[in-house]
Amino acid sequence: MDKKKNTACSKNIFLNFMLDIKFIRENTEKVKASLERRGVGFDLAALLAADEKRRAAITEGDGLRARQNAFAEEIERSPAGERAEKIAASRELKARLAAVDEETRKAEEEFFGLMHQLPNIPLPDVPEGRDERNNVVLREVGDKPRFDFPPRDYMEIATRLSLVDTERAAKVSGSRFGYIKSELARLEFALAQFAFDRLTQKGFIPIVPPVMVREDMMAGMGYIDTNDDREERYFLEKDKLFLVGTSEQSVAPMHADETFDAGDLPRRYAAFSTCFRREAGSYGKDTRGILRSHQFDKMEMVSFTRPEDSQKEHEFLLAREEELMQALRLPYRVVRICAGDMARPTASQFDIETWFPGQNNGKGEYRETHSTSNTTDFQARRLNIKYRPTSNLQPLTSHFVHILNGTAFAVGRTLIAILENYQRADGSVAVPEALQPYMGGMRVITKTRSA
RNA sequence: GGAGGCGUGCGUGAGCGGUUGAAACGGAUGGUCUUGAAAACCAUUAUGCCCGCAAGGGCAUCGGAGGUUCGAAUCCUCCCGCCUCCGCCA
Repeated sequence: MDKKKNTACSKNIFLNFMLDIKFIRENTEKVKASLERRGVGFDLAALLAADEKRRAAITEGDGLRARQNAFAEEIERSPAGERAEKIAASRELKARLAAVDEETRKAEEEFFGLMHQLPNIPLPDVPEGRDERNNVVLREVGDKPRFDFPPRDYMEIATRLSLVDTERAAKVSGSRFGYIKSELARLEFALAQFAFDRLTQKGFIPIVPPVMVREDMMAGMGYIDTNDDREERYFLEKDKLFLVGTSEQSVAPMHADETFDAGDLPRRYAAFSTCFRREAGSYGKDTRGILRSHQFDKMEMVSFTRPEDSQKEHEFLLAREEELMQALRLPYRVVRICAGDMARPTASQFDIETWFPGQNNGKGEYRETHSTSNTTDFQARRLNIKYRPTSNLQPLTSHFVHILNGTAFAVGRTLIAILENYQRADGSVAVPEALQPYMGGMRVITKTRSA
């Protein structure tokens, strides 16, 4: 296993940013354009001014420190009689240094504050647009099922087959929880096994990660930069731990403060974990059933790559998502997310929306089930994750890796999709062929027992 | 929850308050030698920031933050993390 240094509080986290300030200085126009593409109001001029103030203060402070150091050296070499004078001069210098350092601290505070608000730069091929209305449907894949009966909503199916119980979950845990039962519980693990099998074949390392993450890690990654971010997370006050909203939050920081050998890249993980979301601010939405719960399980892919490989890797992750969906014969469409609709760390994003024939009063609709993002070096900078080129000829300077993530299966929603797409007239549900081996050969879920 | 111990570079591991960015050994990389390899020998082996067209110069960093001092890896305070034993527990 990789050695992990005990540097969770490493100052690197606070010195690295989503974007490189040098890049911003040298490519101000580009950054400006990217902010416009995202529709983010941000005062670049203020940032550059703060940067200049900060650098001036650093330069001055470093100069004073240099003299201070020179004094110390001189004093050591001076005969005792000549020391007093120099010590006095050095003391004076120290007072000035304190003032300059305070100036630096203030300047950096302002500078850092602004830096942390900067989002990642959208890649060039990301479509323009402010919000989800400008997302682009790239393709629709798979045949939507045709029913010679009115398709039912998954809760109707699940209730009839005793597969989901939200009433008792409400009694025990409150709203937005559910018991997944009987064959549906088995189907969850079939799905997980199936995904592990397929992804392992493609070089992913299966992993079950911690679902609680330290505050400093979460902060370091920029997952709790804003109040909204914090609102969405569960936080255990007593232990200062966050529950992950997605396993990427605990898988990506696994390699914080580490340097990969280039030969180790790409490094791919398939992580199965429970995810926790407060769903603050979604009170009216999807209140029924388990489409949107506080707790669900998810198989997530996370990749670390060299910068030049990340776009290829992004397509690779999308291909895995589609492959899995096609294997289950679930109809879906691929959506390219526009610049204004992406999360702050994201430079490029595809979603998969799956066809749910029972939704929308039986007319069916697409709902988001997958999302894959290329965060380029945005998170890697904050997490201080680098790689070292293996070439002997090149100097061994290291660079930031690129980090990507993608949903293999959001288990809950995939189960729902199966219930709705595989439902039959008699109320039973067929088991997707690809999952049958993981269900002991079971082909149909019928009501076997009530609970 | 109780009791101890520990945190130095890629690793192991030295470090008296003053050429210690940091010994030594190991590892890695390059080279010499060799038909090839091994061995041996030589060399290289941090990161970030600031100034500079560059050459180069400077500053910082020995878990973190403060403090003492002309000067701190070395002294003081607080914090964090890790480990071991006991208790509890799937």
